[in-house]
Amino acid sequence: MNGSSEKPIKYVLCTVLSSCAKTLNWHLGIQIHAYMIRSGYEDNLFLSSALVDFYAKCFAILDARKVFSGMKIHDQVSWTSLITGFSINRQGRDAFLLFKEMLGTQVTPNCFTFASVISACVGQNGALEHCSTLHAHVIKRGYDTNNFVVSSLIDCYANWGQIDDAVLLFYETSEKDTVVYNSMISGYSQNLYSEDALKLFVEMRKKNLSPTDHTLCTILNACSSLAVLLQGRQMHSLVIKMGSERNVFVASALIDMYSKGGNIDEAQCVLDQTSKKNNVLWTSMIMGYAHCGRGSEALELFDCLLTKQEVIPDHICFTAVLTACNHAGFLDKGVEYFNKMTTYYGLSPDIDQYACLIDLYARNGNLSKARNLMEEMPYVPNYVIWSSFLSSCKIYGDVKLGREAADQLIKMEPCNAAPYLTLAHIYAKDGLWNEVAEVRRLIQRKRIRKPAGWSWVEVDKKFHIFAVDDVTHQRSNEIYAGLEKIYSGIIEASSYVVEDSIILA
DNA sequence: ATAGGGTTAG
Repeated sequence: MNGSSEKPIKYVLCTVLSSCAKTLNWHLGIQIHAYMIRSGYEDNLFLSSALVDFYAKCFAILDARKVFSGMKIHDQVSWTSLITGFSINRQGRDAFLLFKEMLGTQVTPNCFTFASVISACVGQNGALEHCSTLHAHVIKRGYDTNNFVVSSLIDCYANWGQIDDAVLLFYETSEKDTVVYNSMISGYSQNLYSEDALKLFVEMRKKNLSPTDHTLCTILNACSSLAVLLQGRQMHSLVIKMGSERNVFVASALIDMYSKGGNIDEAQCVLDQTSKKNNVLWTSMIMGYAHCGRGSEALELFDCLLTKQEVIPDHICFTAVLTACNHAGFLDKGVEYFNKMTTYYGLSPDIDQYACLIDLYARNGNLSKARNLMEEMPYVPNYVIWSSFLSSCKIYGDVKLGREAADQLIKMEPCNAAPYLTLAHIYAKDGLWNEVAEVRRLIQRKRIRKPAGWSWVEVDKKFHIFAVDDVTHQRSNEIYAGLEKIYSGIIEASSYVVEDSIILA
């Protein structure tokens, strides 16, 4: 191409590299890199920055860093591209360290940089502190009017459960656009303030801000957690109006909304109408059947898909299948699928599938088999596994294994009162009142705060602890009425109030 | 010419 009048100019290469980054076109991107080397464009700041962005977006963060290191000078774009790269590659810590390194140079971070480094704080252990520090920097530099920066701050606060900070920031922002609304709605939804999410969506519509597919997803999720079919259906009609049915994220959220709202048939309709079905949609559907107690149908669907070779099951698909077995109590089938996973599909089960299998054995009363599996599997049992195991111990009244499970959980989260309470429950059921008293002393000695909504009640000089929420506060008579049942150690649920109660004598 | 947020199954 050298000497030819059609030789691509630097500008074109730059734009093409940017497109390669956006569409993850690895093959073309590396050809351009090779061409850059041949044509002596390696030192071009624009092209090198675009190259850093390309490698970072294609998850080749090491290559991105290599290009960056080879650059003689760096500007805001190249720094930001690499920081973003670490952020999207889930190396938030590296992103933050790089940002600190940048602060030591002559190149000052701009709005783009802040938006990136703040996003890197999401999901990174202990990064909430960074978020507040960065927020201070943002205010000092006057970037708090930039909606991208604001929305990344809202995301970060919401991600760390600091919903009040997110809300404060949201209402302080004067020119809120769709991006900022999306972040706040999603923040509410993540923190289970689903009603607030819906209210904000209404406000957004009143302001004539157009929802995006992302907004639809988030609102549908909120409808799922609230199990509100009416609002969910309204959203569905909006989805149709906007022509967003083809978006897999939206379709999957719709399936989830209908199945959690108790209308599995409509979920099936959504799936039927989807032109391009993928693993995610099928898995959502299987999970939907699993959750509404139609385990057999979940398995039928799965088997049918396998026969038609419509789906190559992945780990999450097997989680759905095993969940179906779990909810329906199909122990043998569950074991069969679990084994098939390795033998037929060459997938080595990860901890989630082991968790399903362990739970399956335990719920069926085979506690020792479940316990052995926890020993044999190539993972260290996590909190979820121990706590589901503990609840099976509670159901079957196994004091020895229950104590072990509770000990493990207490070791993992010393301040969480739940395992103490369940353990006391198991002791009480077995009439081991000395042990019950021991647990109570432990809770007091360690000054563990009982969970919000739990209350001590003293009756006949014995202490009882109850799950009390706003509703049950007004129903204390019913609680007292339930006490008699509890005294006998048979904790039968006449209402969930009694179900969640234990005696601490 | 190059860089910025968020979404799917448990």
